[in-house]
Amino acid sequence: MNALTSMQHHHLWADSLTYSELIKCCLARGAVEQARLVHRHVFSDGYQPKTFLINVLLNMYVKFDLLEEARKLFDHMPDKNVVSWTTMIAAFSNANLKDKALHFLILMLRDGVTPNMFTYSSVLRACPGLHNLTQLHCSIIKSGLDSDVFVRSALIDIYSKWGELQNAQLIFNEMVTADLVVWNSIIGAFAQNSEGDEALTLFLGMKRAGFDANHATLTNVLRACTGLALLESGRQVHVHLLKFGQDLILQNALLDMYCKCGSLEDANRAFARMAEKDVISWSTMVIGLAQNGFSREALEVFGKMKTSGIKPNYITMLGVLFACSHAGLVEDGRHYFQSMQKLFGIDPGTEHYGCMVDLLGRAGKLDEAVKLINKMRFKPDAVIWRTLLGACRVHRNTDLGVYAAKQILNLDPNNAGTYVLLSNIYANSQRWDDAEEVRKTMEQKGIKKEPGCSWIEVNKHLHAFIMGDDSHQQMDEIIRELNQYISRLKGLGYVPDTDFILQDLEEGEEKEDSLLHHSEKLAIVFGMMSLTKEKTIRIRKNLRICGDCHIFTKLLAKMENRNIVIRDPIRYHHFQNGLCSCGDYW
DNA sequence: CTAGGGTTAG
Repeated sequence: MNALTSMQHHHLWADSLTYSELIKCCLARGAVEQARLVHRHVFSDGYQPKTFLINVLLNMYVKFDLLEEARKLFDHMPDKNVVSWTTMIAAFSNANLKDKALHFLILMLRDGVTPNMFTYSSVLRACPGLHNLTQLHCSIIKSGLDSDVFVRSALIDIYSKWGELQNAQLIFNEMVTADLVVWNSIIGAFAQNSEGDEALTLFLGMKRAGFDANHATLTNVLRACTGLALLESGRQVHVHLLKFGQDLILQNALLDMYCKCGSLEDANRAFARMAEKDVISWSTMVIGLAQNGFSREALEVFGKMKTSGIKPNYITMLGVLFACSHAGLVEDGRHYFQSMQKLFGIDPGTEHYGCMVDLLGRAGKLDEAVKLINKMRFKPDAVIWRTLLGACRVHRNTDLGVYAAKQILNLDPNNAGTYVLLSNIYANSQRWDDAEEVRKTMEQKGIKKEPGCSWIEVNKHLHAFIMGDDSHQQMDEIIRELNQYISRLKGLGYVPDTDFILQDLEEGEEKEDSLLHHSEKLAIVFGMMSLTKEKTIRIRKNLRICGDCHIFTKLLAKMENRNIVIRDPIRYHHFQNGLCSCGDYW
């Protein structure tokens, strides 16, 4: 900057290149005011800046996050070229101003400027929906720019964000040569859309193609392990993490993997070792502890988070409320809910209300739960009603339950879970005819409950147990073992939950005795056969655990002196010594 | 002078 002043002193004009070098310096140093000074120099009289130089200035303001100033400068540009337009579009995309980004693309086309690969890779990120995406994709193909790796990875990414994995896959498959980022995009696409299997397969393909994983790759791989609850594979990835030191995002993904795989010891250890923790690290631990049934610890971590000066966000508070509702801490929950706006400036959203309905409902305060729903500033959605419905089932409030179920069916008429809960409610109050009616309606509408599935990882291989599918190689042996355990447990006082209509509907079974062979029971027995005694048996399942399996597992864990962890879609059950971390409250 | 990939919930 001294150079600039001295040149001015000698009545010399800097040329474009000098100016752009100066601007680079300002950017590197974060010197906003000096950058503005250069800007004024560029436009002082006698000097006609070329488009190229104004673009450099534009970019500078964008990098300094001064969109307004960039916009002003842009509006006054006499000759806008493709770079000028693209710089603005990229800025809008980054700021998540989707409308503006798209609007500028249209203005650019009207102005007769042809977009290039830079333009497309930027504007794709701002694509607000599938309809626009299809149009964009068509223009890209027409322009021939779809062969550019940047455009491709952007396409893969945005298709995946809209859940269009097939299209993402197609684009990936058409590629002759993919670079690391493109591999990361496609692996991420599957990992982020709960297709962990495919993500891991692609990861192997990437390694076979000769690419070395980087931090983004491993984050995606961890996420795939998280989704599949592959603790052993996740540990393997952990070993490779050392190369990347303290990458915060990667560390956060690691934390989450350990939490979601039900290994809080590992999660706590990793958390303690982190040099830097952000709101996501803390939230991950709060949520992880809460979901695993360690509500008190979750609230303790939340306390430490506040002390450490990290401000909780929307998601943190969901974890806090979840902890309260699953531990029956009604007063704490109320307190956090009421104070989140005042203390942290977070407006409670539908999901927070959902937690509160759950909290009150589980605690049997159904009237208060209804009052809260009526008081919401949102229209109650199906999730809220389903929460209430669940509480009605637990507390055997048939009338309110039926009311809630009707609300859900209005909003979401084909949800199998609702019919199941409704018929369970009727069954609970011995209204068999009504229960049967619900079943018939389901049949007529062709609504089927997904079959119960449980998965267990043994020697880094995933074994699946699916209701009504006995294709597992050792099935005969497993059933034999299971029956032995059942009869031994019966000798110790185990009585299978004979309320089989309830179970029957919950798991989509036909046979009365199939309750005894729910998929998690099979997976647990297989785990006991395959893993040494000191190893924890970890099961992941797609449906919530039923009452009978819960009792069975508690007793089995005690009788065989085993640690068993079952992860259902909502939370975790740690069985040890005849008890479960959920406190029989789920 | 301008562009693509990774973390908490749902």
